[in-house]
Amino acid sequence: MSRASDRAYEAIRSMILSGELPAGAQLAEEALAERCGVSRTPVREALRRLESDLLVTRTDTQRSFVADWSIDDVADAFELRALLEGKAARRAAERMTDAALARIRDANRRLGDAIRRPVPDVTVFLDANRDFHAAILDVAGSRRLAALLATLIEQPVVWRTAHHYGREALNRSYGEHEELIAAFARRDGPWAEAIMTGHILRAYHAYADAHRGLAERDQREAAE
Amino acid sequence: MSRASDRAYEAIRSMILSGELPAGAQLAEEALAERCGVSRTPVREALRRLESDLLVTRTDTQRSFVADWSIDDVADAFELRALLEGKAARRAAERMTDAALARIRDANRRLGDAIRRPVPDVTVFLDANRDFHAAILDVAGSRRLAALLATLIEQPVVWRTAHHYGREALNRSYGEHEELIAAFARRDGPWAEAIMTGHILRAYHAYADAHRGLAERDQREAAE
DNA sequence: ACAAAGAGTATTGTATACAAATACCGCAGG
DNA sequence: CCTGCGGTATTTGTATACAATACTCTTTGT
Repeated sequence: MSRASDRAYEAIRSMILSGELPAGAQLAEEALAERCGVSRTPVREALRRLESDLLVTRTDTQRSFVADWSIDDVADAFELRALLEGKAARRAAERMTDAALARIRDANRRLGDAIRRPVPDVTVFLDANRDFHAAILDVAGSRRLAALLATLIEQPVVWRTAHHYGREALNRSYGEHEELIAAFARRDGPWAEAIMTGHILRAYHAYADAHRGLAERDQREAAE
Repeated sequence: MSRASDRAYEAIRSMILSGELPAGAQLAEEALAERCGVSRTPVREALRRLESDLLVTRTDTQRSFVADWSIDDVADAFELRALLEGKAARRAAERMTDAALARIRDANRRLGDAIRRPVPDVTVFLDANRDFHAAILDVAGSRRLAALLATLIEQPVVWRTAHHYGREALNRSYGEHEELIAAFARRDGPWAEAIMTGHILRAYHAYADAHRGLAERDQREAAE
């Protein structure tokens, strides 16, 4: 990660995910280059990568802007993610090894530890959650499937609302992961697929609820 | 398409699809720049795009090579394409408009004309086929789904074997398209999905058969 | 007042030079 | 014959200059 273009990619990406660069903001190469402490060349490369991640859009005249993820876009992304992660879970169950299963169990153990603390540690939760899903994707053994899902997993809005999930939603995630592990242990592809699909779609509704809640709060605050 | 990086992209891509640059060949930026008549900067950009298309792979030390699509890779791509195009067909059926249906019908009419000639015109066939699927993707109305499928449709090996499909395979494609049109006309999502999934998977086996045939011929020729 | 035109500014595209990293090749030693 | 080690040649990464393009705001004509 020491190459300048990687630094630029990470820097710009985190500025977008954190909301420091709000949706619709123009991304001028020169300005970004200065903020990242590199020249325009690596910034250009980073912008192209972010564009293929759909975090950045370009006008027909090649100007770049922070992509605007409407609630419909998010729903769309979740729908596709449910489809593809379901497929990944099925393939993973059919190809599961004991070593991979251990890795998946370990990720969910860490996830469980994070949410059982007096105050749930959302950062650790997100981290363990990512590992859990990454391990499954590895076992699924399809470079292409992994590449497709990569563009769907990191969503700016989702990232920012994750911290507002209730404890119940976190617990349910843990439980569904445990059920997935059971399906993997039995090498039951269809079962794993069904649970994973439901898991993603439930996560979508958890997000939509949290998002609605935040929007209402914003409105109340704006009214004062 | 007049920008140098677009020219480079098209040029390199067609060199790969045509087999002029065989699988495994190294893609040195300097050499490509000379062949395309542009400088290294647009070539670099083109290579990154081709990499995200999975037509080019990079080693851990950043050298680029023409991707080597094994038969398993192709099977993998078709499997995902069947899943995603099935989804697209379902969405398209649910959102179908009369104008879009007319466009889809027109594409298949052109496709039918191409294969009914004394000698089937494979170029026109492929063109009309692309339009047919593109029209469906448009109606499906998901930018993300379109972006995901874009990386799966153009496959070097498939392109090269398309000319060896038998007339029967071409006719069957036409027939399946007609059945899809019937499903669209009735706005029947599940029906459209089922036909599309089957259509893609059958196309895969048509490819696999043609490919096997070519491989055997190559072996015979090598033995002489 | 409004639209079109145009100058000036901002932004992106391309070429090129140089720096850094990596691969290749030959040679010495086991 | 294989293995490890330098040194050289290739190849990629980055910065920068300049060209081309798009945007903005003012001016001018109707």
